[in-house]
Amino acid sequence: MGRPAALSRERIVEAAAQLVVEHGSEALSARRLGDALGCDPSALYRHYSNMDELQRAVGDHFLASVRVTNKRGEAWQAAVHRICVELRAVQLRQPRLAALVRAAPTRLTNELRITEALLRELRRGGFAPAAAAAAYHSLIELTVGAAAIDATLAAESPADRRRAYGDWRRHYASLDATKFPNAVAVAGHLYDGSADDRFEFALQALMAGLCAAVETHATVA
Amino acid sequence: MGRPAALSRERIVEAAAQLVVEHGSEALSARRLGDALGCDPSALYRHYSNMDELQRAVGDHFLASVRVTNKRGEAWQAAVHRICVELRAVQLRQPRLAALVRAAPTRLTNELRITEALLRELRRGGFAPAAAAAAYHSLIELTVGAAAIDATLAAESPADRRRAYGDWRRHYASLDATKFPNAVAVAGHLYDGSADDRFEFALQALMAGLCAAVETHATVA
DNA sequence: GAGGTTTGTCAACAGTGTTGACAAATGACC
DNA sequence: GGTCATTTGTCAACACTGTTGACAAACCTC
Repeated sequence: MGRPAALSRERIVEAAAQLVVEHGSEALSARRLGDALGCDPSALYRHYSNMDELQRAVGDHFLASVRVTNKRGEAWQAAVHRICVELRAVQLRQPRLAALVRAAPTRLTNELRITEALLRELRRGGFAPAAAAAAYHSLIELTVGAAAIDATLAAESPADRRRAYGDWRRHYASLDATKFPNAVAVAGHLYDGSADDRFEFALQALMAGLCAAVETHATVA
Repeated sequence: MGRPAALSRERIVEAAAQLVVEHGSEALSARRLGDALGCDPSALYRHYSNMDELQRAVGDHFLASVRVTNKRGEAWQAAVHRICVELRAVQLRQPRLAALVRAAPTRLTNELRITEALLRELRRGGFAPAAAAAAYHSLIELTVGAAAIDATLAAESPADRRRAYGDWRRHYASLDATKFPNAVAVAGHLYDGSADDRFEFALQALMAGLCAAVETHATVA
């Protein structure tokens, strides 16, 4: 009953995702999305109660590209590592939408898929429920958080990125060595290599710490 | 020479900080800040090239409350832990400004103080320059990232926060157990306790992993 | 065909950052 | 003291943003 719907949540979220892919996430506004769909901006409010909800749906839409099924024979650590790396990669691609996904768990389908997969691998690795939950939160904080930090520069070209890192390194090196001796001494290694490398290093360190915690706990208890 | 300046970067940033403390960071707009300072909004652009730059200055202003000098006899791990905890606490208090500080190193005075202090403690802990830089990046990614995740809820009252965590926990518990067996099984432990606890757990795990890495490297090399 | 319901359209409101032309107020120079 | 250049704040405007309430079109049910 009622006037037939030209729009739908699916059509809207797909058009929004395409708009974001083509023109960046800052181009996602009610008016531009209305133009893309050939409808009035206010029509969107018939399907989403506000732009925030719409954007969270778009964010979850992008999470679909994270592969959560573990390959045959893949060690649980490798699976966790891979999921975190892919999750971060997705968020780097759409930083503004990632901000919404990160603000609160959307509890939409793709996010649930990832949560389930991470918990599955952790429990496969011998984590008890409480330990698995704690480890999950730690991994998410590092992964989503690192993405938040690296997102701004990730949007720029590799050349620009390297230049920015170089600028920062040189800036630290040029500081007053009497006031900032350690920053000056270490400057050559700050922002060295890629953000991906830095994240994977941190992820490995965190995983090692998490495993150590669960092992000592297991032997004690 | 020229017309005497009624405004200055200091006056502006202080008024902005006060405005943020009293009415939240979303209240920081050119017009409201102009009202608070008794000047036209556009006058701000004589001192900051745009609102982004102004907001980054305000963000750095808040970083001043992080104490970076280590107490007498404080172990380096304890100092690192404390600095990270305080840094996160500051960012939780002003989430929108934290987003700007995190987007790129502001390289303003307070941020430099924190960077210097963290590197100092790490090197005191036996980290070689390259290892100290890597550890520094890991710690920042976790700390600033965790703040980004927890910021939204941190703004609400403790009661609302607990209620939100409870809602999420119950939502995970109510999922289809055939599709999400692990999420359902672990649901009771998800978002359990405070965000502070979860961060400190992750921080300790990361620190343990970082120490282990530097120790094995030290014994090998 | 009449009524009810859903869905899209239109105009408007209250905000936002930002810019360019203008005026006020100074120090420097003659 | 008068002129001039420079700095600094004011004003009006532009192009946006999300969002809402009144209205109309299009369908289903009776």
